[in-house]
Amino acid sequence: MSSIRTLQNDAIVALEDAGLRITGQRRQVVAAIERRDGGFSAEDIAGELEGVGRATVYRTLKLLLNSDVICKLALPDGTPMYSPSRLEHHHHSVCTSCGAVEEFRDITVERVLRSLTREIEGEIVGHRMEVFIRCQSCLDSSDS
Amino acid sequence: MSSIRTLQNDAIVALEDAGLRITGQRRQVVAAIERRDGGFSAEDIAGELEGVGRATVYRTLKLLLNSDVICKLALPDGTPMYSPSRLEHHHHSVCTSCGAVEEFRDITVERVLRSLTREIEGEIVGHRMEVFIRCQSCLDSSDS
DNA sequence: TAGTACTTGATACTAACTATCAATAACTTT
DNA sequence: AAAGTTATTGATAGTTAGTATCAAGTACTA
Repeated sequence: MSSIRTLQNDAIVALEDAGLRITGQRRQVVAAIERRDGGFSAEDIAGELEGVGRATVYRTLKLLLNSDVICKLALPDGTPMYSPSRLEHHHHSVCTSCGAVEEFRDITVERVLRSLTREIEGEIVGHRMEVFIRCQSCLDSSDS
Repeated sequence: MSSIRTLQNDAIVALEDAGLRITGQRRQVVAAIERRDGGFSAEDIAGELEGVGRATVYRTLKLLLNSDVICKLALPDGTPMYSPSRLEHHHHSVCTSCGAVEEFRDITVERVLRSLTREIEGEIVGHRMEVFIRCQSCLDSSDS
């Protein structure tokens, strides 16, 4: 029935598809992610959800990661960051000032990979691309 | 005089340029990196150099990183990896089986960034791209 | 209702660092 | 070359981001 694409729905479908149970804790983690709807750390979620064990938060994030409901990216210094996933095949821009994450899809990236197929010996099994930015609102607020 | 480009030379020039001292420990770290000449972890180096403190290894790696003598990348799961840097502006392919790192330069990547300039609102301040592969020798050795 | 399987949370542990700070080494000045 | 100043080091402790273990709890299943 309700085919509205929300993180909740995506997550439930993904968990069910994987033969996993929809537990109260897992719902809470997903709800917490949805509530912020932007980049977040595992500790953000664990800190917010007093009633859910840290281990469960990490486990749930890993499940959501495996089913592409969320994705994991890294700041320039390597600090990990999670973000809800909306686009099928995408990359991220991350504002290094405020941490805002945006998804973008660029067919040119796929073109790069195709061109690399010729340059690289071996089989390409995956890739990661992150673009670091200063987002418009951070630029605006730092103007004199 | 000796203008041969070695990691040693690059590292010394970089440290001097930054007004830092060329100490025995720093030499040892650079030599250890040069000895493996491929991807390595900080602990690899710290473990090998019994005479150099762990903290010093990490500090030296950070200095070399800041002056682009080495670069830091991440495996698909986020595990950090260091690699000597040869090309001016480059990206990496990492074999997920054996950890071999190769640098590649692809102007198409730069083209992607230029096209993103139009799509992304905000100012692009950096990027990261890693291509994960199964290298030829790993493919060969897994053939039946 | 019993049995099996999946989940959870507390705890302990690991990896990759970073911070602190007294001791040491290296330039600099004289 | 001795004294002073500054940079560097290493031991130790702490932090962040997890993973492993395992007994207890919860949920599907027969």
